[in-house]
Amino acid sequence: MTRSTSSSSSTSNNRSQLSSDEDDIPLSQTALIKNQSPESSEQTSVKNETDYDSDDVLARQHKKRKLKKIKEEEDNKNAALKNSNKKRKSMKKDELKEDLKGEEEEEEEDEDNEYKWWEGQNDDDDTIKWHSLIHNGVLFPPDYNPLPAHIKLYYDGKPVDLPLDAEEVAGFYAALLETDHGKNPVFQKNFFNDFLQVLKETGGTLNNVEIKDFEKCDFSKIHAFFQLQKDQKKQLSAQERKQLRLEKEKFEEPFKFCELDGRKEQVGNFRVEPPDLFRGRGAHPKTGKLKRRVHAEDIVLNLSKNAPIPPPPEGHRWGEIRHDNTVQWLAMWRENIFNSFKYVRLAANSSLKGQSDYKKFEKARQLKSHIDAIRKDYRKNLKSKVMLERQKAVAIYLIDVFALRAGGEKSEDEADTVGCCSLRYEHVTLKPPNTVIFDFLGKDSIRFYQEVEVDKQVFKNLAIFKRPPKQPGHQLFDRLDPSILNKYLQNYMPGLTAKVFRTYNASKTMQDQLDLIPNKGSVAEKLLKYNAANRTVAILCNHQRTVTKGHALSVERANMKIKELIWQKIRLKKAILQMEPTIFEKEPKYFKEIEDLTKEEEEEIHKKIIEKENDRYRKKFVRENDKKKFENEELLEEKVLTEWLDKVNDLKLQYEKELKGGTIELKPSLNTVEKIKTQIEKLEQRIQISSIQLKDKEENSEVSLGTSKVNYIDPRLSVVFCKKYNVPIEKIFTKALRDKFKWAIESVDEEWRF
DNA sequence: AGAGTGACTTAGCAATTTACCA
DNA sequence: TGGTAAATTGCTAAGTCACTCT
Repeated sequence: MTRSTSSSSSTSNNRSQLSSDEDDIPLSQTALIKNQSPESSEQTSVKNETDYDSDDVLARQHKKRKLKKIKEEEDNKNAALKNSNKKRKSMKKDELKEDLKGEEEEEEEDEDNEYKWWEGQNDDDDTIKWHSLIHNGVLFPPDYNPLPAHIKLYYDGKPVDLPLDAEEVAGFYAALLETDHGKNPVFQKNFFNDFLQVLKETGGTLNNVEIKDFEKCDFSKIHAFFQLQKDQKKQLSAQERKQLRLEKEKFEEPFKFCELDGRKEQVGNFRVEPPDLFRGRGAHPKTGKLKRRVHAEDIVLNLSKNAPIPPPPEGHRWGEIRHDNTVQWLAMWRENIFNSFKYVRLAANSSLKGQSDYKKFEKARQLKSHIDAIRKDYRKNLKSKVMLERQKAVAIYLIDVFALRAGGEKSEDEADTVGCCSLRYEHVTLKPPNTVIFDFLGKDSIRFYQEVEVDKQVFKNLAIFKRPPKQPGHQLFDRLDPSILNKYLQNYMPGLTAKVFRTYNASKTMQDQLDLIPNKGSVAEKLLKYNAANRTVAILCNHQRTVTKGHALSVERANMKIKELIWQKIRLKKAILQMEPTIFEKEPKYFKEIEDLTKEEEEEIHKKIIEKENDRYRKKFVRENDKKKFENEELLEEKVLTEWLDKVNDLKLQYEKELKGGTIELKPSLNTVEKIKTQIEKLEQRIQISSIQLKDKEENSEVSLGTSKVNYIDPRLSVVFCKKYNVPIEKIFTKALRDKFKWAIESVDEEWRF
C-alpha cells in the first residue's frame, strides 16, 4: 500500500467528524477527488488502522490510549450523523434552512461526544502540537474586478487608461480618499511610489499620459463609483442579502474546518489577505505601501505527511508542502511590507488554542506563590550598588505596578512606540517629591498618560537614570532589554516573563473587584457592577478605544431624553395639584421638585418636543408617499400634512398655556390622583434606568472592555461570578466567547478562585 | 551577547449583524 | 417596520518571546 492511499483511507475512518458538507464527501477526499459524486467517493473508503504522522514511536503509543477512547465515541456518533445527512439529502433547499437551524440547537445536546481536553490529565509537553492534520488549504481573494470603461483616473484633467494591475492599485487609494489614511501625506507618498512602480512594471499608461505628480491625480470619479456600489449594496432587500450570504457560506464551507488528530476543528483565518494599501497605525513610516497579492506559489501548506494535498488554484502550484507537527499553523506566506510571515491558524474555540489559553492562565496563577518574593526582592534591589540590578528592579516595579509591557527594540521603519525597557528620557517627567508623569505611545500608538505617585526609591532611581549626560532620545534603561529581564524572571519561576505580570495583575484585580460586589439586586444591577470591575482592569491595562463620531451627539440626546422624562414627571405632579390643591400640605416633599424646573428649562423642553413632533410628521408624510408612489397609489395631499402639523401646533399652544400656569390637560385615562401617581412611579424608574445607562456610556466611551475580557481576565472568574450571582453567562460572554471559553464554563465550580 | 528569524498572543478599528425605539 | 445605535465579529497590525546562528 502506498503512503497516499493509506492516508486517504485512514482519514475516512474519522470522517463522521467532518460531514459538514451537504453531501457525504469526507474532507480528506474533497481535496483529492473533485467533482466526484458522493456515492462513488463513499465506496472508495476502506477501513484502516490509525495512521499517525509522528515518527516518534513513544509519543505515538503514549497518545494511542487516549485516542482510542475518542475513536470509539466517534464511531457511535458516526451512525447518527449518517442518518441526519441522508435526511438532508432528500430535502428541498428551503426546508434545509429550517433544518440547519434546528441542528445548531442539537449540537449543544450532542456534547457528550465532544473532545473535552480539560477533563483528561494534561500532559506538560506541548512541543508536539498534533499527530494528524488534514485541511483544504486556503481561500484566495477574488481576482481583480476591473472598473467600468467610463470610470477613470484623471491626470491634470485628462482621462487616463491604466493597465489593470495599476488600476487596481489606484482603486485601493480611491477607496480611502476621504479617510484619515487618504489624507495622510506619508500614506500618499508611499502609495504613489508603489503605484508608479506598478505602472512601470505594467508598461505605463495605455494612452500615453505620463503620471508624475500626485497632486495632479484625480481619484474622485473612482471614489464616487465605489460609493455608488456601496449604496446599491445597501439597497438590497433582506432576501437578496440572505441569498448572497448563503452562497458565500457555501463557498467557504470547505475551508472552515480541518481535521486535527481525527477531530473536526474550526480554522480561524482561512482567507488569504487580499492585496491593499498597508494601513499602519500611528505615525508609521511604511503606511500606504502596496501590500501585494499573494499567490499559491507564495504559500507554504502544513499538514500530515500522508494527508491529501488540496488542489492549488488552476494553473498554479503551492510554494511548499511541509509536515511540521511542532507548530500550530496550517498555512503561511511572507508578506512584502516587512518580509515577515502571516499564518493561517486554528480558531479561538479549537482545542489547541484552548489549551494554550488554559496554560497561560495557570502560569499567571502560579505567579501568586512567587509574587511576594519578587516584590520583596525588587524593593531591596532598588538600592543595589549594581546599576543593572537597580534598572531591573525599577523595570519590574513598573511592569508590576503600572502594567507596562516589556518594550522590545523597534526598527527605524516602524512607528515609534515604546514599552518599559524602551522608555526614553522624554517619556518620564519627574515632579518632586515622588510624582512621575508617564507620557508615551505604546502598542498600536495608543497613548499612555498617567500622573502617579511612586515609591520614593523608584523616584530617586528614575532621577539617576535621567542624569546627564542623558538627554531626550536616550534610553532610560540603558542596560536592559526584555530578554535580560525575562532571563532574570525565570529564576523565580519557569516560564515567567514580563507579560505574565499583565495577565496576573489583570486577573487578580478582577478577582478583588468581584469580591466586593454584594450578592443582591437585579441581574441588570449585577451586570453593571461586573462591567465596573471589568473597567477597572481595562484601565489598568490601558485598553482604549477612540470615541465614535456620534458619541457626543448620542450623549446629548440621552441627556435630553432624561430631561424630558423629568419634565413629564413634574408636569404630572403639577396636574395632581391642579386636581386637588390641598394634597400639597400632606406631602410637601413629594412636590418640592416642581420648583427645580425653571421656566426657561421648561420652555426649552417644549421647543424640543414640538420640533421633534414636526419632524416626525414630515418624515412620516414623505415615507408614506414614497410607499404609495412605489405601489402606484394616489399620493397624500399636502393638506394632510398641514392637518398633522396643525395638531402639533395645538400642542404647542397648550404648552404655552401651561407655561403661563394654565390647566394641564392629560389623557382622559389619567383621571384620578392614584392613576397619575402610578404613572409617576413608572417615569421615575425610567429616569433611574436611563441615568445609569448614560453614566455607564460616558465612563465607557474611551475604555475598551473587550480586550481584557478576551485576553487577560481568567474566564473562570466570570463563570464563577455567574454561578454565584445567578447571572446568565450569555449576559457576559457572547457566543464566540462562550465557545472560546468552553473549557472554563464546564470545568469550574463556585468555590474556584484565581 | 547580539542579530535575525519564526511563531505565537494581543490589539483597535471596520464591517456586519442584531436590538431597539418610535 | 424601518431607521438608527449598540453589540458582535472579522480583520490584520503590532506586540512578546523563544530559538538559532555566529
